[in-house]
Amino acid sequence: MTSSRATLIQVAERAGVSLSSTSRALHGGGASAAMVERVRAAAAELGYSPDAIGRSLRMKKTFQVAFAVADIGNPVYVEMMAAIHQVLAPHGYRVVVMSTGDTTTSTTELVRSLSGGFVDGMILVPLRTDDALIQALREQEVPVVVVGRPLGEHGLDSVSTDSTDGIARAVNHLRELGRRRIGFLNGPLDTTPGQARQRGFDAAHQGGAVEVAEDFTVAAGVVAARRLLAAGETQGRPLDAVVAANDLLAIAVIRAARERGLTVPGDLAVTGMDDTEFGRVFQPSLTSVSLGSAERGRAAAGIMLSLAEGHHERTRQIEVGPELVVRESTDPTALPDDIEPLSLDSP
Amino acid sequence: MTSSRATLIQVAERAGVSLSSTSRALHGGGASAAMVERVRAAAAELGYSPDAIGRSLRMKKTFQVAFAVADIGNPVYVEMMAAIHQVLAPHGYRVVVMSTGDTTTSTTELVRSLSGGFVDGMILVPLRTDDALIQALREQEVPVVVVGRPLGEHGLDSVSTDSTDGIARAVNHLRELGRRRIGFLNGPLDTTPGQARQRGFDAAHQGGAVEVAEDFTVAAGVVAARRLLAAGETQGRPLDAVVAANDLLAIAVIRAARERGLTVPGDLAVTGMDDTEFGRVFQPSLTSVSLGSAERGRAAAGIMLSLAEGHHERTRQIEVGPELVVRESTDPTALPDDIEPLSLDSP
DNA sequence: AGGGGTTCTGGAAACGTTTCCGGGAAACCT
DNA sequence: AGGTTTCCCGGAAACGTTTCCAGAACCCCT
Repeated sequence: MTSSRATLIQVAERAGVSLSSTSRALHGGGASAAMVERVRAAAAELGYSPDAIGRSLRMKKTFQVAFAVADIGNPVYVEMMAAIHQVLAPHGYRVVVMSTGDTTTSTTELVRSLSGGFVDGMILVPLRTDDALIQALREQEVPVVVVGRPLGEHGLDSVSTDSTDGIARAVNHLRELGRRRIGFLNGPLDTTPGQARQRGFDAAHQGGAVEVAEDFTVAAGVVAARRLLAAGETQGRPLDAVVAANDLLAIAVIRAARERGLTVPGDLAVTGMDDTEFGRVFQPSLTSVSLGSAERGRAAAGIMLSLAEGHHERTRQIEVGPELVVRESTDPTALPDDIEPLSLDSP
Repeated sequence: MTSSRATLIQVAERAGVSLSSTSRALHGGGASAAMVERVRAAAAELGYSPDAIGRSLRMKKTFQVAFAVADIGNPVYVEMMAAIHQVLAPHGYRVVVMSTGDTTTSTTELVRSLSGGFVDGMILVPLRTDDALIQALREQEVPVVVVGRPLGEHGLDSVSTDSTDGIARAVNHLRELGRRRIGFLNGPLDTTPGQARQRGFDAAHQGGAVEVAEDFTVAAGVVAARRLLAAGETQGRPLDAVVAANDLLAIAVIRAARERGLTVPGDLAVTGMDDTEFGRVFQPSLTSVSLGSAERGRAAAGIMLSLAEGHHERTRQIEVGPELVVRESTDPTALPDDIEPLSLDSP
């Protein structure tokens, strides 16, 4: 009975009709009502369900899309993945998660592995890009949408955001609040986001105090934040605001501020970036520049979808604008009302 | 050149040998050194990479494992998925993420869809279970590992944890600290975790004040936490500790406590559950009962792996013990030193 | 009534791979 | 030197599906 799955051939035999007619009857091609009825009945009796592999082999289509990222645990990527899944699933596509690894060579390797044909396309978020990677992407025959840097000039579909501009928005927001001695806590400068954000701060607030954390983490951030705050103070010009390159770094700044007895946002206003769940839940809730992770995910998925359906148009390059979300860490009157429902935890 | 991917047949032609020899030469079967050399060269020239679909069809093996969960955005599940991926990827398995939906019927439907054969097995985290679901799981021919309730009695492989005992540990910890008026903030009682945790508190601390939040979220938690704290106070016996069913609810309690001017952990000690990144990063960092999400993920992946390799032994039922992690929210001397490196965010 | 068109059906090929099987050559042993 | 084992290779089948092609039946119209 449930010994081994029923195949289409068995359904055909059971219904007493040919294999081709059976396929048509089930798949909707030209078939008489009587035929459809017979085949349906036979299929139901045998508990038939079509084999995805057989179908894929014939149709050259897997109905799978890869989502590749350096670290699947990162909240920003998680949000993106959820959005991608939400777009793709209703269209019958499955999402395969993959890891790019840390280096550009391992990423390149991953891209090359797409030739295996286990997937109809891939949404890639590379930490860094180099020529070899771009080259590999170009000569790939399975479509890839790159999230990160705009790569239209290389003929690649891409979805990006302008974090440089995002930092500028944070600075302007603090200026409007009357803050003048604004510091900047950045992450490593050899990363794409680190570089972009540094440019943003340099352009928006020349001569401000700057510190660089060894990593985009709270732990590394606290160390650097202490230096940043101390430096301003010893110069007799204590900072009254800090722009952090990241929500986690912003949290680090707040921790360091508390150590020094500073109130947030009273003595020190702090902004983060990425608008993560962390920031929303933290106390004080974080003013943060949203880079639209979910929206970028949706955009990438949308492109992927049309690519997977075979609509190879001109290369598409979408940019979603950053958006400032004001909360308690800069505005004491802000209400913590936008805490998202973060659903159940595991049984 | 890059027109269409080279097939094994083309490699065979190029090398001037038969198809079967080509396969053997590449896959390691009995083949002479000379043969291997010729085929390798031909394959390299043509840039051949084997087609995963063709291979799957023949070998009846997809090298894919599904991970199904109600909400992919949930940090607990994310941690689990990361662990699963980490175990499976080195063995050549890909991870497909799927959504169970909210209801047990949609979950059952998902399980049935496994008959499609697009995956070698599935790791399932059902929100709730009912007879139909268990029935569907039993008559599935593709192996499923259930994370949640122990289901060994039904002949199903499962990985579980004892959150009832976990709550008891939190209560005992607070007792040891000298706290006596301990309240409990739970989530919805019609969920598996809600029920288990309620049992845990009832058993460990009879007669304690209890409130139920409408959801396992900070927003819902704050509302319920206010009631909980107010109730104790009006009775002239203000609480000196609260056990929360969740890290998010614990954060809610801390918020509510601050509103009332209470210090944490001075006036009120608070414990959470799940040991999430949120709790580690929050200030004060959260004492929390770890339910070993990562470890459960690893265990489930391990079982899955042996199942996928065909080792169908007796049904396996693993239980990972809860573990209390003490941090600032109950112990003011605890150092926030265990903040995990949470890596980069997106460019 | 016969020709042209439409509708439905069955046979067969194709997708790309692995593996069973048989044959031939070489090596080994007595 | 003859028989037996070992080793290596090519032919062919199989996995489960979709789709092309051709033929049969039927209807409609003149």
